[in-house]
Amino acid sequence: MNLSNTIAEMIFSMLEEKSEIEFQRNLLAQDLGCVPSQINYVLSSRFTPERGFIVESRRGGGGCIRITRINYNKGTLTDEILSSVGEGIDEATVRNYLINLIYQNLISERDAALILAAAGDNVLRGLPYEYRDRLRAAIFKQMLLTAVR
Amino acid sequence: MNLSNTIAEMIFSMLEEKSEIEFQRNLLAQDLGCVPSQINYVLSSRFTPERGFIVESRRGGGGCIRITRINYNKGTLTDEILSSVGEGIDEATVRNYLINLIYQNLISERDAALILAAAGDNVLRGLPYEYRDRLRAAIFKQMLLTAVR
DNA sequence: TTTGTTTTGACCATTTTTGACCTTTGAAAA
DNA sequence: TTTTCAAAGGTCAAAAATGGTCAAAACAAA
Repeated sequence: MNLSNTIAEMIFSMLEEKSEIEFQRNLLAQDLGCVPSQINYVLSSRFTPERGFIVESRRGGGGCIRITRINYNKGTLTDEILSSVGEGIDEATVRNYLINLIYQNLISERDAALILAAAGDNVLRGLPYEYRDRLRAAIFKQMLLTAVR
Repeated sequence: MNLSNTIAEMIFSMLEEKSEIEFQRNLLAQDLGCVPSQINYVLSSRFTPERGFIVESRRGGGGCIRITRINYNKGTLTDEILSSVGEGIDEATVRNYLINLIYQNLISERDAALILAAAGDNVLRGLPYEYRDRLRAAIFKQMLLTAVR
C-alpha cells in the first residue's frame, strides 16, 4: 500500500462520521509524515467532484482545508452525470441533462436556470474556444454537486 | 479561527442591535488584546461597502470610529451591483456582495452557494489569469439577474 | 520498454499580524 | 489669538502563517 492510499483512507474515514471536515494541511502532513504538497496530490486525485467531494480552502493565518462529502444515491442520474461528464461538455448536452434532472426531481427548474446562466454559451462565449467546454464541465459538475447537496 | 474573524464577529454582533455603532479604536484593541492597526485591517477587509457598511472616523481628542449599515430601497442593491461590477471581479468581492445580498433577503443562501460554485476560484482556477476575473464578472452578473428575477 | 502514478521539494500566492511612523483635532498654555 | 501638545485615528510595509503549483525524480504497472 502506498502513502497516498493511506492518506486517502484516513480522510475517508474522517468523512464517514461527519460529511464535512476541516483540517490544516501542514498539521495533517506532519501527522502523516509526508510533505504538505502530497496532501494536495491526494485531494486532486481522489477527492474530486466526480467522486462527490467539494474541496475548499483558505490561506493565511488560521487557514484550513475543508472537504464536504455530498450524499447522492448510487445509480441515480446525478451519479451517472458526475462520472460520465469528462473533461469537456457542450451546451446542448448540459441542457439535456438538466431536462432529465428536473424530470427526475433531482433539481428544481430554478436550479436549472441558474446552472444554465453560468454554463450557457451566452457567458462562456467570452472564452477562447479551447477553454469553453472544459470550463463548462467544471462549472456544471461543481454546481450540480452544490444543488444536490 | 483567527483573531480577525473574532474581531469581526464581535463588531457584527454589536451591529445586530443597532444599525449604527461608535467606538474608540484603542479601547477596542485593548479589550481584544490586539494592536490598534488590526482594527483597521478588519474594517477594510470585512466592513466594506460591498458588504453594505459605511465606516467613518474622527481623530484627535474624543475621536472615534463609526460604522453604519447601508439601507437599500427595494431593488437598489441589485442594480447597484450590476452597474458597479465592471469587466472583472475577484472572488473576495463576489463573496462580499453575496453576504450583503443574503442579509438583505434578496437571494437565499442556497442561491449564493450556487453562485459561488460557479464563480469561485475553485472552478475558475482552471483558466489563465487574464480570463478569470473577466469570466467571473460575466457569470456573476448573469446569475444574479437570474436569481433575483 | 513504455506509460502512468506517486513522492518531493523549490518556489508562488494569499491572508493575517505587528510595529514604526504619519496626520488630524481639540484643548490648554502662552 | 497663536502655539503647543497630548490624544485619537491612519498608513504602509515587513514578517508570519497558511495553502497551492509545477516539474523532476522515483516507482509501479502493462
